Amino acid sequence: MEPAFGEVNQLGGVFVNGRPLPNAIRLRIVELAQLGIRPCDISRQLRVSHGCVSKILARYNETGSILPGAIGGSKPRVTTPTVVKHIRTYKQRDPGIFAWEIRDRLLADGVCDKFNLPSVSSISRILRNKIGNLTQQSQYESSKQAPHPPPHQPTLPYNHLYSYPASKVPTPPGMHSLPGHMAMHRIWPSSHSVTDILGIRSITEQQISDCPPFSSTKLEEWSAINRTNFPPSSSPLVNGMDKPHLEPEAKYAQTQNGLPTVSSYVTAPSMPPYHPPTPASHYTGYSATTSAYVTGPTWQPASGSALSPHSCDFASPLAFNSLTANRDAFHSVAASAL
DNA sequence: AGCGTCACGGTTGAA
DNA sequence: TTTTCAACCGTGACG
Repeated sequence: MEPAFGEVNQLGGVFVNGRPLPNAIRLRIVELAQLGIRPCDISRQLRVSHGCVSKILARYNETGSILPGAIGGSKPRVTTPTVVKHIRTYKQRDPGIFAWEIRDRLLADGVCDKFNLPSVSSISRILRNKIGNLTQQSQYESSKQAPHPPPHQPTLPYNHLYSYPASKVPTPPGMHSLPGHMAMHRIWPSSHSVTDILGIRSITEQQISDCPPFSSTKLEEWSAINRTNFPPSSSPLVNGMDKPHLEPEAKYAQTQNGLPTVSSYVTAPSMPPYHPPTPASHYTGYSATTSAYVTGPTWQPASGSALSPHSCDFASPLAFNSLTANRDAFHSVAASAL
């Protein structure tokens, strides 16, 4: 059920329950934090709950990403047909084998790594549900089974997009290793750092040259993070606002170097002052622009108008329509790459 | 006053 | 096509 309109929080900011804040707001939170503005002030200025500010900043510190997590979908499956086949083989060779022994063998044989190793309970379930009547079937199947996999079995690993090429994913300094499904599209180093995206590197580096938590070496990536693996298109498209009525939120204005800016969240003089909540109009603001999130023009960042050189035109549409097409393209590219 | 954390009600998308 | 489930979301409250 799509919300008819956004809701208004205690600070007067508009939000859509269950949906991430617009990436522009998220970016703005990090941006302001980098400028040394306290989270509580960021919260008040952007009218975002301090819990949310805290969460976004914490995530940024931890992962280097401002993007929301993958919403919806299912966890990557670990019980791929290949794994099941190996489990079946182990069970055939040793009918008395324990699930934990199978688990160890999957790891030892390189069928799985530590990231996609099924749990003992999963293995037990496979044994029970899929291989339970193995003894009755085995003779029949062994005589019937073709040397090639059945047609319905994919030749690629079932969940190839969720494979965990952890060893191939470079981890940037200060970054924790990420599961492959989170990190596989990261390219380090990237020019998509927050400061690059913001276009404020020179400013921030001058002002907060020694600010480890928000070091400009923290790298940002704008590729897909939803489980659908949105395409890492050449444009720094962001996801999380994939519903049509929210799409404009993800449509970052493009600077000449192709990087988005959000500076008008604070400095745009055209920002209307906050008015008492009128959900319909505010949601219109939420979905079309982010102006409803912004306090009136009276607020200025502590550092002055350091961000003002950057234009911000949220209404200017980025080619977000390419998302769907790119998604398909990406799937084929990803499939062919693996 | 500021911040971290968590329950809550909500959305989302793969299975 | 519909349902289920488990992920995520931001808010608001608490300590």
